[in-house]
Amino acid sequence: MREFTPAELAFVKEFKADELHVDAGASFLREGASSEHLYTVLSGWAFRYKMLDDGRRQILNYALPADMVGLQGTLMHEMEHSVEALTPVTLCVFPRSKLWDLYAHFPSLAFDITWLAAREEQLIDENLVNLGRRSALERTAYLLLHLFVRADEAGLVKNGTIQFPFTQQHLADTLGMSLVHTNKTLKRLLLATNAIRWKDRVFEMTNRSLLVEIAGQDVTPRQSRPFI
Amino acid sequence: MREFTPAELAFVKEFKADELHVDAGASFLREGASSEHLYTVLSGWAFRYKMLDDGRRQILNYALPADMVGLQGTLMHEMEHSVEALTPVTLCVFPRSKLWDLYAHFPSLAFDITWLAAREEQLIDENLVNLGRRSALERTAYLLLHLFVRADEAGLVKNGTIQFPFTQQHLADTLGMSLVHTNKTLKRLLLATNAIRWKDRVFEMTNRSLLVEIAGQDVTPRQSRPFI
DNA sequence: CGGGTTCTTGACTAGTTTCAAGCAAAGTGG
DNA sequence: CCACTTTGCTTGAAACTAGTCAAGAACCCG
Repeated sequence: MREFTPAELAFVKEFKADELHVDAGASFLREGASSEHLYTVLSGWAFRYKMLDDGRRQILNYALPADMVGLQGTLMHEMEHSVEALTPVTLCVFPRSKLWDLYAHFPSLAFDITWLAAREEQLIDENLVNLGRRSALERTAYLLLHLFVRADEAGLVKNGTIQFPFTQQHLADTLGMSLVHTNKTLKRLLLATNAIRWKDRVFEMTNRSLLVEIAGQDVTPRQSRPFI
Repeated sequence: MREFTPAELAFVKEFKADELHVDAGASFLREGASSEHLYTVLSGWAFRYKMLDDGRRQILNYALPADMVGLQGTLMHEMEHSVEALTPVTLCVFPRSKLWDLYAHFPSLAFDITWLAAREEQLIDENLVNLGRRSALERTAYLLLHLFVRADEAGLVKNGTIQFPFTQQHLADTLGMSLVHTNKTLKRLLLATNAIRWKDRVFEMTNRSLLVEIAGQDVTPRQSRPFI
Protein backbone atom coordinates (compact mmCIF):
# COMPACT_ATOMS: atom_id res chain seq x y z
CA MET A 1 0.00 0.00 0.00
CA ARG A 2 1.31 3.40 -0.86
CA GLU A 3 2.22 6.13 1.57
CA PHE A 4 -0.06 9.08 2.17
CA THR A 5 1.02 12.70 2.27
CA PRO A 6 0.24 14.44 5.58
CA ALA A 7 -2.61 16.42 3.99
CA GLU A 8 -4.17 13.29 2.60
CA LEU A 9 -3.84 11.62 5.93
CA ALA A 10 -5.54 14.48 7.69
CA PHE A 11 -8.39 14.45 5.23
CA VAL A 12 -8.87 10.74 5.39
CA LYS A 13 -8.92 10.91 9.17
CA GLU A 14 -11.63 13.52 9.06
CA PHE A 15 -13.41 11.74 6.23
CA LYS A 16 -13.74 8.71 8.42
CA ALA A 17 -16.88 9.78 10.12
CA ASP A 18 -17.26 6.76 12.24
CA GLU A 19 -16.53 3.17 12.86
CA LEU A 20 -19.29 0.62 12.67
CA HIS A 21 -19.58 -2.88 14.06
CA VAL A 22 -21.87 -5.33 12.33
CA ASP A 23 -22.88 -8.76 13.61
CA ALA A 24 -22.35 -11.85 11.54
CA GLY A 25 -25.36 -12.50 9.34
CA ALA A 26 -26.53 -8.89 9.22
CA SER A 27 -26.95 -7.10 5.89
CA PHE A 28 -25.66 -3.57 6.29
CA LEU A 29 -26.34 -2.51 2.71
CA ARG A 30 -29.48 -3.48 0.90
CA GLU A 31 -30.51 -3.72 -2.71
CA GLY A 32 -32.97 -0.99 -3.58
CA ALA A 33 -31.94 1.29 -0.72
CA SER A 34 -30.11 4.50 -1.44
CA SER A 35 -27.01 4.33 0.64
CA GLU A 36 -25.77 7.37 2.47
CA HIS A 37 -22.42 5.81 3.14
CA LEU A 38 -19.43 4.19 1.73
CA TYR A 39 -17.53 1.62 3.77
CA THR A 40 -14.09 0.18 4.05
CA VAL A 41 -13.76 -3.17 5.75
CA LEU A 42 -11.31 -2.98 8.64
CA SER A 43 -11.76 -6.50 9.96
CA GLY A 44 -13.86 -9.56 9.18
CA TRP A 45 -15.41 -11.01 6.04
CA ALA A 46 -18.44 -9.71 4.18
CA PHE A 47 -20.04 -10.64 0.89
CA ARG A 48 -21.93 -8.84 -1.84
CA TYR A 49 -24.98 -10.67 -3.16
CA LYS A 50 -28.17 -10.37 -5.16
CA MET A 51 -31.45 -12.18 -4.59
CA LEU A 52 -34.08 -13.14 -7.13
CA ASP A 53 -37.74 -12.76 -6.23
CA ASP A 54 -38.20 -16.45 -5.53
CA GLY A 55 -35.34 -16.57 -3.06
CA ARG A 56 -32.48 -17.77 -5.22
CA ARG A 57 -29.30 -16.06 -4.13
CA GLN A 58 -26.10 -15.33 -6.01
CA ILE A 59 -23.00 -14.25 -4.12
CA LEU A 60 -21.07 -11.85 -6.31
CA ASN A 61 -17.86 -11.42 -4.39
CA TYR A 62 -16.34 -11.31 -0.95
CA ALA A 63 -14.94 -8.29 0.86
CA LEU A 64 -11.96 -8.60 3.15
CA PRO A 65 -10.06 -6.06 5.20
CA ALA A 66 -8.95 -3.11 3.01
CA ASP A 67 -11.80 -3.68 0.54
CA MET A 68 -14.36 -0.99 -0.11
CA VAL A 69 -18.09 -1.60 -0.43
CA GLY A 70 -21.05 0.59 -1.27
CA LEU A 71 -19.46 2.78 -3.93
CA GLN A 72 -22.20 1.92 -6.41
CA GLY A 73 -24.88 3.02 -4.02
CA THR A 74 -23.03 6.24 -3.39
CA LEU A 75 -22.69 7.11 -7.06
CA MET A 76 -26.01 5.79 -8.35
CA HIS A 77 -29.42 6.45 -7.00
CA GLU A 78 -29.72 3.14 -5.29
CA MET A 79 -27.88 -0.05 -4.47
CA GLU A 80 -28.23 -2.87 -6.96
CA HIS A 81 -26.95 -5.48 -4.55
CA SER A 82 -26.83 -6.17 -0.83
CA VAL A 83 -23.86 -6.71 1.45
CA GLU A 84 -23.91 -9.05 4.42
CA ALA A 85 -21.39 -9.62 7.18
CA LEU A 86 -20.11 -13.18 7.13
CA THR A 87 -18.26 -12.80 10.40
CA PRO A 88 -18.52 -9.92 12.86
CA VAL A 89 -17.24 -7.01 10.81
CA THR A 90 -15.71 -3.65 11.63
CA LEU A 91 -16.32 -0.96 9.05
CA CYS A 92 -14.98 2.48 8.48
CA VAL A 93 -17.80 4.82 7.47
CA PHE A 94 -17.47 7.57 4.86
CA PRO A 95 -20.37 9.94 4.38
CA ARG A 96 -21.44 10.17 0.76
CA SER A 97 -21.56 13.94 1.03
CA LYS A 98 -17.81 14.17 1.45
CA LEU A 99 -16.94 12.09 -1.56
CA TRP A 100 -17.16 15.10 -3.80
CA ASP A 101 -14.71 17.01 -1.59
CA LEU A 102 -12.34 14.13 -1.90
CA TYR A 103 -12.50 14.25 -5.68
CA ALA A 104 -12.12 18.02 -5.70
CA HIS A 105 -9.16 18.26 -3.35
CA PHE A 106 -7.37 14.94 -3.35
CA PRO A 107 -7.05 13.61 -6.86
CA SER A 108 -4.63 10.96 -5.71
CA LEU A 109 -7.28 9.55 -3.41
CA ALA A 110 -9.86 9.80 -6.17
CA PHE A 111 -7.48 7.83 -8.31
CA ASP A 112 -7.21 5.21 -5.60
CA ILE A 113 -10.97 4.86 -5.43
CA THR A 114 -11.13 4.31 -9.16
CA TRP A 115 -8.35 1.78 -8.81
CA LEU A 116 -10.36 -0.11 -6.23
CA ALA A 117 -13.44 -0.05 -8.46
CA ALA A 118 -11.43 -1.42 -11.38
CA ARG A 119 -9.97 -4.09 -9.16
CA GLU A 120 -13.42 -5.17 -8.02
CA GLU A 121 -14.51 -5.41 -11.62
CA GLN A 122 -11.53 -7.62 -12.34
CA LEU A 123 -12.51 -10.00 -9.58
CA ILE A 124 -16.08 -10.30 -10.81
CA ASP A 125 -14.83 -10.88 -14.33
CA GLU A 126 -12.89 -13.85 -13.05
CA ASN A 127 -15.88 -15.13 -11.18
CA LEU A 128 -17.94 -14.84 -14.33
CA VAL A 129 -15.50 -16.96 -16.32
CA ASN A 130 -15.54 -19.44 -13.50
CA LEU A 131 -19.32 -19.83 -13.58
CA GLY A 132 -19.68 -19.69 -17.32
CA ARG A 133 -16.88 -21.84 -18.55
CA ARG A 134 -15.48 -24.12 -15.90
CA SER A 135 -16.75 -27.53 -14.77
CA ALA A 136 -17.95 -28.01 -11.21
CA LEU A 137 -14.65 -29.46 -10.08
CA GLU A 138 -12.47 -26.84 -11.76
CA ARG A 139 -14.78 -24.14 -10.55
CA THR A 140 -14.68 -25.23 -6.95
CA ALA A 141 -10.91 -25.63 -6.99
CA TYR A 142 -10.53 -22.19 -8.51
CA LEU A 143 -12.78 -20.54 -5.96
CA LEU A 144 -10.90 -22.08 -3.06
CA LEU A 145 -7.63 -20.98 -4.60
CA HIS A 146 -9.01 -17.50 -5.10
CA LEU A 147 -10.28 -17.21 -1.54
CA PHE A 148 -7.04 -18.54 -0.15
CA VAL A 149 -4.95 -16.04 -2.07
CA ARG A 150 -7.14 -13.13 -1.07
CA ALA A 151 -7.13 -14.18 2.56
CA ASP A 152 -3.38 -14.43 2.31
CA GLU A 153 -3.13 -10.91 0.88
CA ALA A 154 -5.17 -9.69 3.81
CA GLY A 155 -2.75 -11.38 6.18
CA LEU A 156 -5.27 -13.95 7.41
CA VAL A 157 -3.21 -17.03 6.59
CA LYS A 158 -1.16 -18.40 9.47
CA ASN A 159 1.23 -21.26 8.69
CA GLY A 160 -0.75 -22.35 5.68
CA THR A 161 -4.03 -22.30 7.56
CA ILE A 162 -7.05 -19.96 7.60
CA GLN A 163 -10.11 -19.50 9.70
CA PHE A 164 -12.73 -20.17 7.02
CA PRO A 165 -16.11 -18.65 7.85
CA PHE A 166 -18.13 -20.15 4.98
CA THR A 167 -20.86 -22.73 5.06
CA GLN A 168 -21.19 -24.95 2.01
CA GLN A 169 -24.31 -22.97 1.21
CA HIS A 170 -22.17 -19.88 0.77
CA LEU A 171 -19.86 -21.65 -1.63
CA ALA A 172 -22.84 -23.09 -3.51
CA ASP A 173 -24.34 -19.62 -3.90
CA THR A 174 -21.01 -18.31 -5.09
CA LEU A 175 -20.45 -21.11 -7.57
CA GLY A 176 -23.95 -21.08 -8.98
CA MET A 177 -24.49 -24.72 -7.98
CA SER A 178 -26.89 -26.51 -5.71
CA LEU A 179 -25.90 -27.23 -2.12
CA VAL A 180 -25.92 -30.96 -2.67
CA HIS A 181 -23.78 -30.83 -5.75
CA THR A 182 -21.33 -28.50 -4.05
CA ASN A 183 -21.04 -30.95 -1.20
CA LYS A 184 -20.34 -33.83 -3.56
CA THR A 185 -17.82 -31.85 -5.57
CA LEU A 186 -16.06 -30.76 -2.41
CA LYS A 187 -15.88 -34.34 -1.29
CA ARG A 188 -14.41 -35.33 -4.62
CA LEU A 189 -11.81 -32.61 -4.18
CA LEU A 190 -11.03 -33.71 -0.65
CA LEU A 191 -10.84 -37.46 -1.04
CA ALA A 192 -9.78 -38.05 -4.59
CA THR A 193 -6.96 -35.58 -4.54
CA ASN A 194 -6.05 -34.76 -0.99
CA ALA A 195 -5.11 -31.26 -2.12
CA ILE A 196 -7.05 -29.50 0.60
CA ARG A 197 -8.18 -29.99 4.16
CA TRP A 198 -11.28 -28.31 5.55
CA LYS A 199 -12.65 -29.18 8.92
CA ASP A 200 -14.16 -27.28 11.82
CA ARG A 201 -14.02 -23.95 10.02
CA VAL A 202 -10.29 -24.31 9.41
CA PHE A 203 -9.03 -24.51 5.88
CA GLU A 204 -5.66 -25.67 4.66
CA MET A 205 -4.12 -26.12 1.24
CA THR A 206 -1.96 -29.20 1.49
CA ASN A 207 -1.06 -29.40 -2.18
CA ARG A 208 -1.29 -26.09 -3.91
CA SER A 209 0.16 -27.10 -7.24
CA LEU A 210 -2.29 -29.97 -7.53
CA LEU A 211 -5.17 -27.61 -6.80
CA VAL A 212 -3.84 -25.25 -9.47
CA GLU A 213 -3.70 -28.11 -11.91
CA ILE A 214 -7.30 -29.04 -11.21
CA ALA A 215 -8.44 -25.44 -11.42
CA GLY A 216 -6.64 -25.13 -14.74
CA GLN A 217 -5.21 -21.75 -13.84
CA ASP A 218 -3.30 -20.17 -11.01
CA VAL A 219 -4.37 -17.13 -9.01
CA THR A 220 -1.59 -14.63 -8.54
CA PRO A 221 -1.67 -12.25 -5.62
CA ARG A 222 -1.64 -8.47 -5.94
CA GLN A 223 1.67 -6.81 -5.34
CA SER A 224 0.42 -3.43 -4.15
CA ARG A 225 -2.90 -1.76 -3.62
CA PRO A 226 -4.29 1.44 -2.20
CA PHE A 227 -6.07 1.53 1.13
CA ILE A 228 -8.46 4.28 2.05
CA MET B 1 -25.80 13.06 -20.33
CA ARG B 2 -24.68 16.05 -18.36
CA GLU B 3 -23.38 19.29 -19.80
CA PHE B 4 -19.70 20.10 -19.77
CA THR B 5 -18.18 23.40 -18.72
CA PRO B 6 -16.12 25.10 -21.43
CA ALA B 7 -12.87 24.25 -19.66
CA GLU B 8 -13.83 20.60 -19.43
CA LEU B 9 -14.78 20.57 -23.04
CA ALA B 10 -11.46 22.04 -24.08
CA PHE B 11 -9.59 19.49 -22.04
CA VAL B 12 -11.58 16.56 -23.33
CA LYS B 13 -11.00 17.75 -26.87
CA GLU B 14 -7.30 17.84 -26.31
CA PHE B 15 -7.41 14.61 -24.33
CA LYS B 16 -8.86 12.88 -27.33
CA ALA B 17 -5.60 12.10 -28.99
CA ASP B 18 -7.00 10.31 -31.92
CA GLU B 19 -9.80 8.41 -33.48
CA LEU B 20 -9.34 4.76 -34.32
CA HIS B 21 -11.23 2.48 -36.69
CA VAL B 22 -11.24 -1.23 -36.00
CA ASP B 23 -12.54 -3.95 -38.30
CA ALA B 24 -15.15 -6.41 -37.15
CA GLY B 25 -13.53 -9.43 -35.56
CA ALA B 26 -10.33 -7.66 -34.54
CA SER B 27 -9.23 -7.60 -30.90
CA PHE B 28 -7.90 -4.15 -30.13
CA LEU B 29 -7.10 -4.85 -26.49
CA ARG B 30 -5.52 -8.08 -25.38
CA GLU B 31 -5.28 -9.95 -22.11
CA GLY B 32 -1.76 -9.82 -20.78
CA ALA B 33 -0.76 -6.72 -22.72
CA SER B 34 -0.17 -3.47 -20.92
CA SER B 35 -2.42 -1.01 -22.63
CA GLU B 36 -1.21 2.49 -23.34
CA HIS B 37 -4.67 3.72 -24.08
CA LEU B 38 -8.15 4.09 -22.88
CA TYR B 39 -11.01 4.06 -25.37
CA THR B 40 -14.52 5.32 -25.67
CA VAL B 41 -16.72 3.64 -28.23
CA LEU B 42 -18.15 6.17 -30.68
CA SER B 43 -19.93 3.76 -32.98
CA GLY B 44 -20.39 0.02 -33.34
CA TRP B 45 -20.47 -2.92 -30.95
CA ALA B 46 -17.54 -4.47 -29.10
CA PHE B 47 -17.28 -7.10 -26.41
CA ARG B 48 -14.99 -7.82 -23.50
CA TYR B 49 -13.99 -11.47 -23.08
CA LYS B 50 -11.60 -13.87 -21.44
CA MET B 51 -10.22 -17.11 -22.84
CA LEU B 52 -9.11 -20.21 -20.98
CA ASP B 53 -6.00 -22.04 -22.11
CA ASP B 54 -7.95 -24.74 -23.90
CA GLY B 55 -9.93 -22.27 -25.97
CA ARG B 56 -13.10 -21.92 -23.95
CA ARG B 57 -14.28 -18.34 -24.14
CA GLN B 58 -16.44 -16.30 -21.81
CA ILE B 59 -17.88 -13.02 -22.98
CA LEU B 60 -18.06 -10.68 -20.00
CA ASN B 61 -20.01 -7.77 -21.36
CA TYR B 62 -20.71 -5.72 -24.45
CA ALA B 63 -19.64 -2.16 -25.16
CA LEU B 64 -21.86 0.19 -27.12
CA PRO B 65 -21.44 3.81 -28.13
CA ALA B 66 -20.63 5.97 -25.09
CA ASP B 67 -19.11 3.05 -23.21
CA MET B 68 -15.52 3.12 -22.09
CA VAL B 69 -13.10 0.20 -22.35
CA GLY B 70 -9.54 -0.38 -21.23
CA LEU B 71 -9.66 1.43 -17.90
CA GLN B 72 -8.39 -1.66 -16.08
CA GLY B 73 -5.38 -1.89 -18.34
CA THR B 74 -4.66 1.76 -17.79
CA LEU B 75 -4.75 1.54 -14.02
CA MET B 76 -3.23 -1.89 -13.54
CA HIS B 77 -0.06 -3.23 -15.01
CA GLU B 78 -1.77 -5.29 -17.63
CA MET B 79 -5.12 -6.14 -19.13
CA GLU B 80 -6.94 -9.07 -17.59
CA HIS B 81 -9.31 -9.44 -20.48
CA SER B 82 -9.45 -8.78 -24.22
CA VAL B 83 -11.80 -6.62 -26.24
CA GLU B 84 -12.94 -7.44 -29.75
CA ALA B 85 -14.92 -5.45 -32.26
CA LEU B 86 -18.19 -7.17 -33.09
CA THR B 87 -18.98 -4.78 -35.91
CA PRO B 88 -16.68 -2.19 -37.43
CA VAL B 89 -16.00 0.12 -34.52
CA THR B 90 -14.92 3.73 -34.17
CA LEU B 91 -13.01 4.50 -31.01
CA CYS B 92 -11.89 7.64 -29.34
CA VAL B 93 -8.36 7.22 -27.99
CA PHE B 94 -7.15 8.65 -24.69
CA PRO B 95 -3.48 8.33 -23.85
CA ARG B 96 -2.91 6.77 -20.46
CA SER B 97 -0.37 9.48 -19.63
CA LYS B 98 -3.03 12.17 -19.55
CA LEU B 99 -5.33 10.37 -17.20
CA TRP B 100 -3.49 11.72 -14.22
CA ASP B 101 -3.89 15.30 -15.50
CA LEU B 102 -7.57 14.67 -15.77
CA TYR B 103 -7.76 13.57 -12.16
CA ALA B 104 -5.64 16.49 -11.03
CA HIS B 105 -7.50 19.23 -12.87
CA PHE B 106 -10.99 18.02 -13.63
CA PRO B 107 -12.45 16.26 -10.62
CA SER B 108 -15.88 16.24 -12.23
CA LEU B 109 -14.51 14.20 -15.12
CA ALA B 110 -12.67 11.94 -12.71
CA PHE B 111 -15.98 11.46 -10.97
CA ASP B 112 -17.57 10.53 -14.29
CA ILE B 113 -14.91 7.93 -14.95
CA THR B 114 -15.53 6.37 -11.58
CA TRP B 115 -19.24 6.44 -12.34
CA LEU B 116 -18.64 4.54 -15.56
CA ALA B 117 -16.51 1.99 -13.75
CA ALA B 118 -19.21 1.48 -11.15
CA ARG B 119 -21.82 1.13 -13.88
CA GLU B 120 -19.76 -1.50 -15.64
CA GLU B 121 -19.48 -3.41 -12.39
CA GLN B 122 -23.24 -3.28 -12.03
CA LEU B 123 -23.72 -4.82 -15.43
CA ILE B 124 -21.34 -7.67 -14.74
CA ASP B 125 -23.05 -8.28 -11.41
CA GLU B 126 -26.29 -8.79 -13.28
CA ASN B 127 -24.64 -11.09 -15.75
CA LEU B 128 -23.22 -13.09 -12.88
CA VAL B 129 -26.65 -13.61 -11.33
CA ASN B 130 -27.90 -14.59 -14.72
CA LEU B 131 -25.29 -17.32 -15.16
CA GLY B 132 -25.33 -18.52 -11.60
CA ARG B 133 -28.98 -18.60 -10.76
CA ARG B 134 -31.22 -18.57 -13.78
CA SER B 135 -32.33 -21.48 -15.97
CA ALA B 136 -31.34 -21.56 -19.62
CA LEU B 137 -34.66 -20.15 -20.76
CA GLU B 138 -34.80 -17.37 -18.18
CA ARG B 139 -31.18 -16.60 -18.80
CA THR B 140 -31.56 -16.27 -22.53
CA ALA B 141 -34.68 -14.14 -22.21
CA TYR B 142 -32.92 -11.88 -19.73
CA LEU B 143 -29.88 -11.43 -21.95
CA LEU B 144 -31.99 -10.48 -24.95
CA LEU B 145 -33.93 -8.04 -22.82
CA HIS B 146 -30.69 -6.60 -21.49
CA LEU B 147 -29.17 -6.20 -24.94
CA PHE B 148 -32.33 -4.67 -26.31
CA VAL B 149 -32.52 -2.09 -23.53
CA ARG B 150 -28.88 -1.14 -23.90
CA ALA B 151 -29.16 -0.83 -27.65
CA ASP B 152 -32.20 1.33 -27.07
CA GLU B 153 -30.28 3.56 -24.67
CA ALA B 154 -27.64 3.97 -27.33
CA GLY B 155 -30.31 4.98 -29.83
CA LEU B 156 -29.91 1.90 -31.99
CA VAL B 157 -33.53 0.79 -31.88
CA LYS B 158 -35.66 1.95 -34.82
CA ASN B 159 -39.38 1.23 -34.66
CA GLY B 160 -38.92 -1.68 -32.30
CA THR B 161 -36.18 -3.21 -34.40
CA ILE B 162 -32.38 -3.47 -34.10
CA GLN B 163 -29.55 -4.52 -36.29
CA PHE B 164 -28.29 -7.45 -34.22
CA PRO B 165 -24.64 -8.30 -34.91
CA PHE B 166 -24.40 -11.48 -32.82
CA THR B 167 -23.99 -15.06 -33.91
CA GLN B 168 -25.49 -17.72 -31.69
CA GLN B 169 -21.94 -18.55 -30.68
CA HIS B 170 -21.61 -15.09 -29.15
CA LEU B 171 -24.76 -15.56 -27.13
CA ALA B 172 -23.64 -19.02 -26.07
CA ASP B 173 -20.31 -17.64 -24.87
CA THR B 174 -22.11 -14.90 -23.00
CA LEU B 175 -24.63 -17.23 -21.39
CA GLY B 176 -22.10 -19.87 -20.40
CA MET B 177 -23.93 -22.53 -22.40
CA SER B 178 -23.02 -24.72 -25.37
CA LEU B 179 -23.84 -23.56 -28.86
CA VAL B 180 -26.29 -26.40 -29.40
CA HIS B 181 -28.19 -25.77 -26.23
CA THR B 182 -28.32 -22.06 -26.94
CA ASN B 183 -29.80 -22.82 -30.31
CA LYS B 184 -32.45 -25.06 -28.81
CA THR B 185 -33.29 -22.59 -26.07
CA LEU B 186 -33.58 -19.80 -28.57
CA LYS B 187 -35.90 -21.90 -30.64
CA ARG B 188 -38.03 -22.60 -27.60
CA LEU B 189 -38.18 -18.87 -26.98
CA LEU B 190 -39.08 -18.15 -30.57
CA LEU B 191 -41.68 -20.80 -31.24
CA ALA B 192 -43.27 -21.55 -27.94
CA THR B 193 -43.80 -17.97 -26.98
CA ASN B 194 -43.58 -15.78 -30.02
CA ALA B 195 -42.16 -13.03 -27.85
CA ILE B 196 -39.26 -12.23 -30.15
CA ARG B 197 -38.34 -12.31 -33.81
CA TRP B 198 -34.75 -12.72 -35.00
CA LYS B 199 -33.90 -13.28 -38.60
CA ASP B 200 -31.20 -12.09 -40.98
CA ARG B 201 -29.40 -10.11 -38.29
CA VAL B 202 -32.52 -8.15 -37.43
CA PHE B 203 -33.99 -8.46 -33.97
CA GLU B 204 -37.43 -7.48 -32.79
CA MET B 205 -39.23 -7.76 -29.48
CA THR B 206 -42.83 -8.50 -30.36
CA ASN B 207 -44.05 -9.11 -26.84
CA ARG B 208 -41.93 -7.40 -24.25
CA SER B 209 -44.04 -8.14 -21.21
CA LEU B 210 -44.06 -11.83 -22.02
CA LEU B 211 -40.30 -11.79 -22.34
CA VAL B 212 -40.07 -10.03 -19.00
CA GLU B 213 -42.28 -12.67 -17.47
CA ILE B 214 -40.07 -15.46 -18.78
CA ALA B 215 -36.90 -13.68 -17.66
CA GLY B 216 -38.44 -13.24 -14.23
CA GLN B 217 -37.24 -9.67 -13.97
CA ASP B 218 -37.37 -6.52 -16.01
CA VAL B 219 -34.40 -4.48 -17.16
CA THR B 220 -34.84 -0.78 -16.59
CA PRO B 221 -32.94 1.70 -18.71
CA ARG B 222 -30.58 4.31 -17.30
CA GLN B 223 -31.98 7.79 -17.04
CA SER B 224 -28.73 9.73 -17.33
CA ARG B 225 -25.08 8.94 -17.72
CA PRO B 226 -21.81 10.71 -18.28
CA PHE B 227 -20.06 10.59 -21.63
CA ILE B 228 -16.38 11.27 -21.97
C1' DC C 1 -29.70 -32.35 27.03
C1' DG C 2 -32.67 -30.73 23.39
C1' DG C 3 -33.35 -28.13 19.00
C1' DG C 4 -31.59 -25.97 15.26
C1' DT C 5 -28.31 -25.64 11.63
C1' DT C 6 -25.04 -27.78 8.67
C1' DC C 7 -23.26 -31.74 6.42
C1' DT C 8 -23.69 -36.19 4.03
C1' DT C 9 -25.59 -39.75 1.17
C1' DG C 10 -28.43 -42.37 -2.17
C1' DA C 11 -32.02 -42.63 -5.60
C1' DC C 12 -34.32 -40.46 -9.05
C1' DT C 13 -35.23 -36.86 -12.47
C1' DA C 14 -34.26 -33.02 -15.24
C1' DG C 15 -31.10 -30.28 -17.74
C1' DT C 16 -26.96 -29.87 -20.62
C1' DT C 17 -23.19 -31.28 -23.37
C1' DT C 18 -21.16 -33.87 -26.95
C1' DC C 19 -21.19 -36.06 -31.22
C1' DA C 20 -22.62 -36.33 -35.71
C1' DA C 21 -24.77 -35.01 -39.68
C1' DG C 22 -27.28 -32.10 -42.79
C1' DC C 23 -28.72 -27.70 -44.54
C1' DA C 24 -28.59 -22.82 -46.02
C1' DA C 25 -26.48 -18.63 -47.16
C1' DA C 26 -22.54 -16.09 -48.40
C1' DG C 27 -17.99 -15.62 -50.28
C1' DT C 28 -14.08 -17.09 -53.50
C1' DG C 29 -11.72 -18.09 -57.48
C1' DG C 30 -11.31 -20.30 -61.85
C1' DC D 1 -21.41 -17.93 -63.66
C1' DC D 2 -20.74 -22.06 -61.52
C1' DA D 3 -18.24 -25.38 -58.43
C1' DC D 4 -16.25 -25.12 -53.95
C1' DT D 5 -15.27 -23.71 -49.43
C1' DT D 6 -16.59 -21.53 -45.32
C1' DT D 7 -19.52 -20.04 -41.80
C1' DG D 8 -23.56 -20.25 -39.24
C1' DC D 9 -27.82 -22.62 -38.12
C1' DT D 10 -30.57 -26.82 -37.05
C1' DT D 11 -31.66 -31.38 -35.41
C1' DG D 12 -31.64 -36.00 -33.08
C1' DA D 13 -29.55 -39.43 -30.14
C1' DA D 14 -26.60 -40.83 -26.51
C1' DA D 15 -23.82 -39.79 -22.58
C1' DC D 16 -23.07 -37.18 -18.86
C1' DT D 17 -23.77 -33.56 -15.34
C1' DA D 18 -26.38 -31.34 -12.04
C1' DG D 19 -30.67 -30.63 -9.52
C1' DT D 20 -34.35 -32.31 -6.40
C1' DC D 21 -36.12 -35.04 -2.79
C1' DA D 22 -35.65 -37.33 1.33
C1' DA D 23 -33.67 -38.86 5.36
C1' DG D 24 -30.20 -39.55 8.65
C1' DA D 25 -25.79 -38.09 10.98
C1' DA D 26 -22.92 -34.70 13.02
C1' DC D 27 -22.22 -30.54 15.07
C1' DC D 28 -23.14 -26.30 17.75
C1' DC D 29 -25.31 -23.46 21.13
C1' DG D 30 -27.97 -22.10 24.95
